[in-house]
Amino acid sequence: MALMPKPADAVAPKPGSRPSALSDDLSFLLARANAISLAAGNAALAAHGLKARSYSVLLLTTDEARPSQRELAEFLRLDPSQVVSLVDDLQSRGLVERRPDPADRRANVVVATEAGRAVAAAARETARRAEEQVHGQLTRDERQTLTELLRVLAFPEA
Amino acid sequence: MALMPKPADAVAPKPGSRPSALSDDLSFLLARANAISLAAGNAALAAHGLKARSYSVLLLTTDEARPSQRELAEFLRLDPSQVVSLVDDLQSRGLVERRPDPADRRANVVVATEAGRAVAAAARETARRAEEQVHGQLTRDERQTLTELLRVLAFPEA
DNA sequence: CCGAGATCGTTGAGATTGTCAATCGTTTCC
DNA sequence: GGAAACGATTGACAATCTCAACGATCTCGG
Repeated sequence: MALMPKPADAVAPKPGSRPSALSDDLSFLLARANAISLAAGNAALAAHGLKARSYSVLLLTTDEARPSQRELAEFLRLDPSQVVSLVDDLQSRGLVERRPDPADRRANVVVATEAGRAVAAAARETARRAEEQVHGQLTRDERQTLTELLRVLAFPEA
Repeated sequence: MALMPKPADAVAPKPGSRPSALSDDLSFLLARANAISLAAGNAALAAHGLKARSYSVLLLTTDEARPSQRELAEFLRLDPSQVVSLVDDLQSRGLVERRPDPADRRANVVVATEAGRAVAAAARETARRAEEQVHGQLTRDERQTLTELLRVLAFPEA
């Protein structure tokens, strides 16, 4: 039925071990690994009143680069309207400020306050520990390799 | 402020190149790569009236393993109630059947119909081509390495 | 200079998805 | 035999995604 069901058929499918249909599919593994990582991250960051999303925004606003909301949206692959909500929330908690971009009066530059920077630093530590838990099965070298390979997928050049 | 801002500070941060705060964070790269992959997959599968989710379910029901809904939920990391919706949808289109599990009358075994198997095969080809697009920057070896590393994260043993 | 078209942030609506509690029939296990 | 656990389902609610529209600004050709 399927034109080329599986080139490597000689490996013996090991019937009944695991639903093999997807378990070598890169997209699926990406989705499942991300789901696990995201759940762990959200659980850990809840201690700081953050989720993965708001943490990402907060962390980016501590960056030198002074991102605009549009840049945040693009980098995080979010709709601009979602960035509005995220920044609204962080701003209402005094962690972040909207500053008019002197070079473009349409744009807002989002920058972390002193309090925001403190929360970001603490959350960063928490996140680091949570990741250690999730990625602990990998050696340092493997993690490095994985990071580089994922960067290619996450930021395609061409 | 941050206790250990960055061990590797000698690499020169390249100011202004890219919002560097997250771009070496494994969880973030995972999320972004997945978002891209998912978007491409959904777009491609739309030609078959499927999304990544329903495609995954359909494909698993073509497997020898005859998964129950509970097993589908666990494998795909979904709430059991979401599996109900997904199977409802596929069943209403005649692609999938619910069969009582002879070994456990509480459970349903979900199995693809002949039509479902045909759609799955076609969709699989489409998905393969879409992935080629997304992962095309990687060599075959790199893809293999990435798959193995992701499998460790996606299916933690301990 | 000016005006058409594009861009940035914002609002709001509607669809999709995620999360959770409650229930029914069944199974497990003491 | 009966209590507790489990699989599927339903329903309600929150969170997220996706789009269209709009005002204020910028860009750029004429």
